[in-house]
Amino acid sequence: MRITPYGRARTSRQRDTIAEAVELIGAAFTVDDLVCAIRDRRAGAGVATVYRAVSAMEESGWIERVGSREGRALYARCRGGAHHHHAVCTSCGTVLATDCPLEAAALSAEVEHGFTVTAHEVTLYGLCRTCQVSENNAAGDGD
Amino acid sequence: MRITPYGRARTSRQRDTIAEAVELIGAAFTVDDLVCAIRDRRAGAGVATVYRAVSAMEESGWIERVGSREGRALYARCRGGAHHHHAVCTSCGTVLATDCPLEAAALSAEVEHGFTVTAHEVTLYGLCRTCQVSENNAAGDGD
DNA sequence: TACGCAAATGAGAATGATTATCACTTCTCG
DNA sequence: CGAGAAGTGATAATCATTCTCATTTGCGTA
Repeated sequence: MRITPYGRARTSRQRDTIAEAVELIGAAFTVDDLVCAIRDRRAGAGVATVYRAVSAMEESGWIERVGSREGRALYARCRGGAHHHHAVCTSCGTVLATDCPLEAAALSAEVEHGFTVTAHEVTLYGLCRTCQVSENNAAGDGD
Repeated sequence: MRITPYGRARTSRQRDTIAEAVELIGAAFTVDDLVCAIRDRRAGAGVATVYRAVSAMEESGWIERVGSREGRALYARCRGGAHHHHAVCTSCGTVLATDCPLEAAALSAEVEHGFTVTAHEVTLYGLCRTCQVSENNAAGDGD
């Protein structure tokens, strides 16, 4: 089963444009990022449409929610497959996938507290290699 | 330095009531939970006041944000001290502290991707021992 | 190819949590 | 006491997200 941006839902000019914008951004994005990105393009889409498209893409597993940024939900292209989590660069938005480190923690919670873990959220924030280099170069520039 | 609910900020009848409500609930809570809890009490407090009190308590380190529930921010009494994370019972709201399992993951992200982790979020959701027992007893009751 | 209808669209209203405003009250401290 | 800083609260404002509903469109089918 091949995963398409919208699963087996209907496609449209707007949804194509939105999916392209996701690919184009290539990093973590908010709904607002998409709205801005497609403003330039000939085939625009209303805010409600973008929200609906994002929901559809999330439902189909093409993207996933990876956290939030300033009160806005943050999404990223889904790598599919195995259970994993995300490292989000707070400077450029790059998203890296990391293995799930919680099997041990979940086990520990179960053993120590009798707590059964049914879900968990993990997101790392920091700087990707590229942005670290930029910051080093910019060091001393002031602001 | 002894941690009080509001740090070195001024206290008041309302803030005392709010802090008491936090203790009374003894589990993860939302601002709305507090508003409801103090409605019964003689010393009420406006919504704005509760929000301000929660901010003050969070700033002083007496409580911490542990996630969100249905779009509302979720808080819990802070255990203070070492870096840790939370296991939130999705049934009763009980909050357990767990050790941070991310040192290995953060290290892995750094080694594999050159990613420097500056912050991270971890929350486990599931059922505490008590609620597991309740669910077992209720099994077969239908809904 | 034409038809029918479920699904998608979009402009704007509605929702709902959180924050800001501002006049007023109440501590704190000299 | 008196001043000023901090807290209060009713309400307006903000802001992301969802809903509404009339209209359009994709797509399977006759």
